Amino acid sequence: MKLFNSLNNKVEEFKTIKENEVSIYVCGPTVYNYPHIGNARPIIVFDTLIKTLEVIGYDVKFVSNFTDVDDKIINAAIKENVDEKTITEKFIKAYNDDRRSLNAKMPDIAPKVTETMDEIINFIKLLVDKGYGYEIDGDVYFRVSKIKDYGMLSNQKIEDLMVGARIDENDKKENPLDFTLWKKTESGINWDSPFSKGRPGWHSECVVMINNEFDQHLIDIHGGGMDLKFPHHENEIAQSIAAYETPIANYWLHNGMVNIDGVKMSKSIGNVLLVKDLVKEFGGNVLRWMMLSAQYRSPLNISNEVIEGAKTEIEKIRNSFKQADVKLALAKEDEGNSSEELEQGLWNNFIEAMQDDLNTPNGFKALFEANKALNNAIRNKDSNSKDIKMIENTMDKMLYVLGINIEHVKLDAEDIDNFNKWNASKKEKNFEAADKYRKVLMDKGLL
RNA sequence: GGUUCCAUAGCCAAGUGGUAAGGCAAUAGACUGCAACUCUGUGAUCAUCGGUUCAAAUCCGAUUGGAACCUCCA
Repeated sequence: MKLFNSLNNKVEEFKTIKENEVSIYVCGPTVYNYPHIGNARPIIVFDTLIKTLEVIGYDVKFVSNFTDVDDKIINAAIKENVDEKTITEKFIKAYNDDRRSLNAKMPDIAPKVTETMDEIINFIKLLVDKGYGYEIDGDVYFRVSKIKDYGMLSNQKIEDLMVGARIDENDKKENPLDFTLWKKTESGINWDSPFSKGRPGWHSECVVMINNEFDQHLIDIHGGGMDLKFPHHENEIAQSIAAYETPIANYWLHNGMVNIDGVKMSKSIGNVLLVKDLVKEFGGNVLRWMMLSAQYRSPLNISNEVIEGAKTEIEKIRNSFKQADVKLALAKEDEGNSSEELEQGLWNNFIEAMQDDLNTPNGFKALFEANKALNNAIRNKDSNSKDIKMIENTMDKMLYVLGINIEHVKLDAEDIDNFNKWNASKKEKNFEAADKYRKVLMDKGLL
């Protein structure tokens, strides 16, 4: 397996810390709104990565958090005159629903900030004790200048960052780059801490959760959107170096952003597309197919044309499956022998593409290749049902990894009877009867 | 101002030194009782300019155009 590592901007051979085991953490959402399709991309990309790793023999432990403490959540709660939990529970459920509708697996563990508060406070205390955190009037900040390699992930120099840094007049921080570890406040949900009544900054939670859930300070893969690279991931690394002298993960993976008709999705433009709406209109398969049709690191543009293309392509495979299933149901039991060579060839093309930094476009190419082989086997009089079965099974495996769910059709005795009658009527050139049977079969979705 | 990235046929998109994968759309044909499905054929010299090389879409430089991040964000 090869993966592009954002730590050094290179494609590297993937080596796990523990043999055959992969520890992976993906930054989850702040739950204050329905997930938009930008949120869907990491869900789909990392789910596909996890399934690829599993298929090639790794035992994967996958953790993804919910940020359920945040100003946006507090504001939403005030606006709707409810408590924060009402907001977060609603949108955690919405997120999980979306995850399911995108055929993505649930994480093994999905920790929440509210349930990790003791550990977060202890962690901030540790940073203060070590001299990396400092308290001013109840607020706690991280001393960025103490980290020699600050900027290692985003490849930025402290001096350059200083130029772009926004300097707040009222800032009490030693350095404008220092970020908040603990914010003193009594408005909204808050906790007691040795520093003050308040709540934690955003950047600490992921570090703490990784340490908690994996019980180790260095994991294999940390993933998230490209936009999290700076400052969020950079700050995670800074804290982990301060506390444990590790960059948290050996491989940092970032997915590209999603655009709509060439422009960034934003509330002000009013082009935010929600996952649930698109799933309702086109289905999870289409959304997923579309997202995987480009390499995960590229920006992805969504347009009607792209959606239509994805629909057609999925339909093409569904049709082939239908015909293959019908042919199998009508055929005599398991005649002939399937070509193991063909099976291996098809599968290898696919899995090699996937192992090449998740080259899903080439994965689709292999899927189309298999589909063509299937169609030929269906049409070819010399082919046998074992061949058809074998190719179908191989394609099922590919579709599992890609997370595309194409159901097989099952024929009951009546269906088989109708097919036989249809074929017989055609033979007798009784087209009126043939059309009648054909209609029945089409109405049942078998044709 | 700094950092990172991108520019391949109408559209989506692989390919990172040896004469351009795949898909969608289009078009011509085959199959079919008709239809659907399916199969076969047909298209690009890779933004522009210059350089390195026996050889470049692929490396280097410049130009043009675009994106992301540096501020909440997947």
